[in-house]
Amino acid sequence: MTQETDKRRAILNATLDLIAEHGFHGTSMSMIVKRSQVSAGIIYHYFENKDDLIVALYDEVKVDFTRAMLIGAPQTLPYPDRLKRIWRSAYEYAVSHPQETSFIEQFENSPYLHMWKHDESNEDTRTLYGLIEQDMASGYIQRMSMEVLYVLTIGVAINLAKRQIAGSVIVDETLLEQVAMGCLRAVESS
Amino acid sequence: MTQETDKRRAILNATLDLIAEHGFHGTSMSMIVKRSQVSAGIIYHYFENKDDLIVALYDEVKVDFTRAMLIGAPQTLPYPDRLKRIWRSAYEYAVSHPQETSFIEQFENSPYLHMWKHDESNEDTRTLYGLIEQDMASGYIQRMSMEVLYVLTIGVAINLAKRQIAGSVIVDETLLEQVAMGCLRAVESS
Amino acid sequence: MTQETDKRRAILNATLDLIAEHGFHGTSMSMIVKRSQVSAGIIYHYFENKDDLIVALYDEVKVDFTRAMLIGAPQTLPYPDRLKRIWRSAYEYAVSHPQETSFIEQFENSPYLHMWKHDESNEDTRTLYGLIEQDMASGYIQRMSMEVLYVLTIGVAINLAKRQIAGSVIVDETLLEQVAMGCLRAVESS
Amino acid sequence: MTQETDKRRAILNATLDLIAEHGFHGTSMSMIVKRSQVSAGIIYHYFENKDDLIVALYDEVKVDFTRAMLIGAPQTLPYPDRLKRIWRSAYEYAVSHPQETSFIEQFENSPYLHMWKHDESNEDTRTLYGLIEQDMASGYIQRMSMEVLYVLTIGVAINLAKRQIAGSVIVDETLLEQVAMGCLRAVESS
DNA sequence: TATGAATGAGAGTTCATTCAT
DNA sequence: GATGAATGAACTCTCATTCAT
Repeated sequence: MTQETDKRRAILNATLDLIAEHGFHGTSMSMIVKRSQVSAGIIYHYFENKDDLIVALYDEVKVDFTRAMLIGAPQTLPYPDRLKRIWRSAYEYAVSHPQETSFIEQFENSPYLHMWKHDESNEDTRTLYGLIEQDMASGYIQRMSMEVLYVLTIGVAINLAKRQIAGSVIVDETLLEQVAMGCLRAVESS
Repeated sequence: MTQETDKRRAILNATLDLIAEHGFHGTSMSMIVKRSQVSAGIIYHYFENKDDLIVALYDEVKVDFTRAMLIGAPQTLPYPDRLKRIWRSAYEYAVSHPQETSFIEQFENSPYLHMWKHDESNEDTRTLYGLIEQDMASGYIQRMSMEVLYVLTIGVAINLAKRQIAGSVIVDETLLEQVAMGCLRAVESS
Repeated sequence: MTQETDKRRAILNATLDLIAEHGFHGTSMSMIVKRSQVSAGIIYHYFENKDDLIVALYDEVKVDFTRAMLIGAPQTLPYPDRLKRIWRSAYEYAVSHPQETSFIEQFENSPYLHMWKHDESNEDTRTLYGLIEQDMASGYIQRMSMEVLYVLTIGVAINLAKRQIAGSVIVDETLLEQVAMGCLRAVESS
Repeated sequence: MTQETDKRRAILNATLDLIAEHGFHGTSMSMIVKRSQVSAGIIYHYFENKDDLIVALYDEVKVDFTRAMLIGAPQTLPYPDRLKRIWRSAYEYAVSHPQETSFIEQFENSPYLHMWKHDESNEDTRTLYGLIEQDMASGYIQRMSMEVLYVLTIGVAINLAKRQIAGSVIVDETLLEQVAMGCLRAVESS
């Protein structure tokens, strides 16, 4: 288990800020050094190299995001409130963590993605999958792979949040309800 | 109007290939020079600098993509075949143009996006918008902004195509039909 | 004899302007092309290369400057009015031709100077030298080489003009008279 | 206060040599790297960029030159020996430091000059000014601004030295005395 | 004469990374 | 653990010059 120190934390935070703002190709190690107030050398104590740092950051952010989708105890709710709560939590996280959202999207659309190994053992992920599978088994949701379902629901929530952050769409409660319901209808058994 | 020359074309093609493969921060001007078989200097005859080259490429690819969504004469079809055809065309384009798709996604999730000025005057865009607005006016599609509708339909198609290209999802005709129908249901008036 | 054409003139003028403003190392051929409104290729029709262009320009400016020192017919004046008039003409030229002055000074303090071959045959130069030598022979001016005398008189005039142009010295008629008289005393037989 | 290290020193020395020999526009960073035996990157640790390096070098050389004019304790001498000693020191410095002289002259006739901020706090400068002002107050030297006086005396010394270095004038003790006396007469009250 | 697209070496500068302290 | 001076390859971009038209 990677141990958490102040410096390691400062490095990761600085990297997140900078990549969200300037993108991968606009974020240099020296910028990270300046922003995180650590020495150039110490980064290589905590991370093998720049790629390793970025992948480690993604690992962390992904875990955060998955945890966020379980906020509000969807386990305790019946369908369709359960899926709706997960959807809203994903949206809320994305909107309230614009840097994490920007970083995730950049990462997943870049060649860095190939360097990343999915951590199957994450408990939150397994919980989340379990909930969905339950609702599929119960016939509420159409049978489809988890990834396709993700595209039709969470993918839409994140995409909407990105545009809200960018200011190209203004999202109020009515619109949010409208889109969430649209996503539900998209995956529900008819 | 930017005039088209062989060299300009070669530069844009090489840039597209390389960014699709190595990302922005892994694509250097010297790589573009090597791939496109032009001299280093000539790039700066056609483009102001690297950023300008990338934005010009995006401009072009966007136009292409918009045109692709009008393939199959959706104007001639009634609802819902019309929207479905557009959706399928977007998906087909994305799947059959993996480099363009990768580039678009990288661009739109990077700080480059802010350098880009939307070309309002594109005729295909206006045609496309017109068709959708018609179906909204007729009551087939729920009232919502064009961008939200895009997220719920085309955004999903592209996201699906990305995963098909990456190999993380296998898309057959049945699945395609299922997802397309899901998207339609998401935006249809109930 | 180099023949004078509009384009040749435009090139020389542009070069003078640009070097006066940006110095040698800040003046590129492409800047000269832009400023003079000629094509890149034509410069190499009139001049062998950049060095040749610069030396040709110096040649020209030097001739101009020498001619300027004969303005006001010093030949017709007795000593000391004669030397004084030459001195004032040199000063006036320098002040009213700041670009030429800047260019001359840059050229003469740069390695370009070694590429330059003094044109002995210039008639104005010979006239000027003749006048000075006459006043030396008459015992008005101390015996010294033409170059040393230049340093003590014209050199001072130009140096003063440079500072007047730069704004670090404000020169009025009184000061001008004072300095001119100083220079005369410096070279006069006591 | 800028701290002095071996590498910083080596860079400045190499730059001085090269600019004296090849001029600004003939001196590249890679030449400086080669001559100073440092790595390319380290220059940018000590100096912001090429311009900053050149201005820093000028700062240094100017201080040196000013100090040199105080050699031989002119403070202890009466007029006119005092001014004469300063004049000779300026000349001696220029002749024995041809690279510094060449660099100063190039710098002061180039656009770099505008990037330079005069350091008013230099003690030697103030000492020197004090001596001159004293002799003006005593009525030995005509009232004029320091800059005009500089042109009529030190400016001439440097100009003479430049020509001596270039070989276009041969300076012996007699000539030196003659020119120095000329400069004194130029500024003395009559 | 005249053009300006094309060249490719070389410019100034930044980069990720190392290592003596 | 921690520093930051040092490296030198690689970066983006400009340069003087050429040549087919």
